[in-house]
Amino acid sequence: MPDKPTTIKEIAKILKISVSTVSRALHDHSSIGLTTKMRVKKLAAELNYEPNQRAIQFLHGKSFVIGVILPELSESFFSTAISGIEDIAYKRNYTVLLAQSHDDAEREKLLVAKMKSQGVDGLLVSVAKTTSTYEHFEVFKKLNIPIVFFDRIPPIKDIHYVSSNLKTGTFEAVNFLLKKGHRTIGMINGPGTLVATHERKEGYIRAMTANRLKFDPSLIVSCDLSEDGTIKAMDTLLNHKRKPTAVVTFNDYVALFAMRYAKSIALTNLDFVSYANLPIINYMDHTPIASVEQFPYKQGKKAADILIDLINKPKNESGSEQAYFNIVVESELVLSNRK
Amino acid sequence: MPDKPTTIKEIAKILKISVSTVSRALHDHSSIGLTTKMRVKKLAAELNYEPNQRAIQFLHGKSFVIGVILPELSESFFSTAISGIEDIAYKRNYTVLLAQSHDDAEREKLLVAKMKSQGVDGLLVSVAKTTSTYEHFEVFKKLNIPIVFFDRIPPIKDIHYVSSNLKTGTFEAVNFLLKKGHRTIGMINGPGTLVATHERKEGYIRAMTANRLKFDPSLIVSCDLSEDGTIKAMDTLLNHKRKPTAVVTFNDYVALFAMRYAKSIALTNLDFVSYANLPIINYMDHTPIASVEQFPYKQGKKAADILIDLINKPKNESGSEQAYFNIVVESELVLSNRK
DNA sequence: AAAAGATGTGCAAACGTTTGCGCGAAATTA
DNA sequence: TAATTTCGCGCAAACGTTTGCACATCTTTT
Repeated sequence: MPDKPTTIKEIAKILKISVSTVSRALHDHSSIGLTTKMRVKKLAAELNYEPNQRAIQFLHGKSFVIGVILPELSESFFSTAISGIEDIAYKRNYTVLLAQSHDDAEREKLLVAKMKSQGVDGLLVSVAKTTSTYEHFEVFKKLNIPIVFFDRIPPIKDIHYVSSNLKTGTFEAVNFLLKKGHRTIGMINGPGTLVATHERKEGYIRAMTANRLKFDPSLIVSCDLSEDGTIKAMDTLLNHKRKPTAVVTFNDYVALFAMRYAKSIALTNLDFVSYANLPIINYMDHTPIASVEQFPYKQGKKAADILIDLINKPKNESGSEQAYFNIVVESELVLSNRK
Repeated sequence: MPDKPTTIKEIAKILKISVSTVSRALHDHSSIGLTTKMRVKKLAAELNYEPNQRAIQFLHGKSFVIGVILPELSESFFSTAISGIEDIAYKRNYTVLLAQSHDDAEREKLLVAKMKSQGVDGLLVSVAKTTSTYEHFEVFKKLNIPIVFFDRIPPIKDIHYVSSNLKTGTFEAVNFLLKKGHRTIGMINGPGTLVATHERKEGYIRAMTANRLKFDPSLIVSCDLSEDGTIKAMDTLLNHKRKPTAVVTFNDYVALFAMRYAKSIALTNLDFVSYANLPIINYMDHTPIASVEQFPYKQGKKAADILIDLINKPKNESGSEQAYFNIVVESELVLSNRK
């Protein structure tokens, strides 16, 4: 018995009144008599009437759905972020249409098109690594559908975005190590192609200069983030004429590799600081003594909030130039909570 | 200039033909002349015409959207699963409407209602821990919208579900330890309220009896999964008159706590087997020598596939009883890949 | 030359809801 | 009592698309 859902029409027919009256009654419109309202509402409740959202969305071209395109849902950073996004969406009565690009530019393009045809009210995107052209996002602009970029920001003008700044966290991290008495601090950095690599480096330099110390570029070695690469980087650092007493690693994986390696060669007096991307690191035997936290949950919330604000913003306030949100969520040093 | 999207009407007007002709031309309907088709398609392309999905969905009451309600998006198991779900949805041209219940029965109820009003074609649910009534799912049944339950299955009849069976994996795990020469195997199990706890126990017992060994219930201790609880459980096991030489732990966190504790009391000759829920465990210093894998990605894919099959199934084949999919994805023992 | 078929196109209804406008009846005012 | 206002409700259009049906023109068959 595939019960077709009750419609406003049926209510009207049963009560022998017009559909418009029913509609207005259900919306407590002032021009409908009290008795009529009661009758309509009572019957609607009995028949389990629920407005057909598809019809409503179609009517005013609004869906209360935001699209979210992320590179990898299984990556901890993104899955934490989507949790924040969904929480805000839920709170503000929106729903989340989710898709992952798997860092494939082609798939991303298709997804953007799909999101558009699904009629999302706004789009939240963390762009794929392989994405190098950005016209597929332009379409949204033309249709006046807001996009907020998130974490991975395309290098184009006039966009809204939320991202984290690793400079401050790295600054704090190096500063923390200096305060702790370290004078020679190594850094295992990532490939030069990543923005994140440069931000780390800058934070490092700033901390040194802020403490009136000379910056030695050879104490920063880049690394392909593999285990072997990490070991090579560690060797470079350990053979440095000024052997570091502390190391800042690009991420938790690199930290793990490095710590394991240090242990394997019976090196114990080395402090590590890393970047928090693994929820588990605090549970482990050897943990970095501190972590630079990027707050993906918070970032996700922020991005979703901005997007929904944009959706509900009065259209094109005449005269005033479009203002772009460029929110930077500062990263922060968090000390390890292990005793 | 908020370019309103091109509609079929405008094309018709410009070409001075009727909307129906345009529609048919775009669909390559056989009754439309070749020249007309060409003209229509050419203009449509020029105007970047794209059919308004909302209108189409409204017309046929189909949305090509599946709803997914999970307890926690940031939990590794679920975020891996959603990745699989999305991959299948993408492949089969569906989109995923995502929400998390945070294990709150009330929020789950609201989400189910929201999914319904959003007009999803099907629903995929892993029920919240606190959910104890199940009427909110009945509505979908009445409307003939399929639901597939996933991992956390409600205790009701006549439902489709995909879940994993930990019996087989646990059997393999214990069997593996026995083959390795262990004769006294402890198990740190979870609270008795969880199905998963019983499945683990059963797998354990089966392995013992399959090897014609006596099962000693006191070698299975339950635990609240906290660090303190784990340590207590470990103490119980280590003080057992038959001190275990290997331990199966309820999950990776418990494994970590237990291994850390063992190490802290200088206990080294203990083998651990755990259940894979943390992607990182293989990178660590001390890892379990093997893990029972539940394949959340695969489970997600399977569940999505079944759901979409159900959506596209010819309605109510008359006479034949409704068949329910009860898919059990067997768990498997995976040896640690660390040398 | 008339009937039949094929071909190309348009009309209009349908999907469920909202909303501006108008109209009759009752209630108020002058 | 007549003029005006208020109240309660219905009509119909609109959103964009698909589709059954009918109609006209042209081509073929008898």
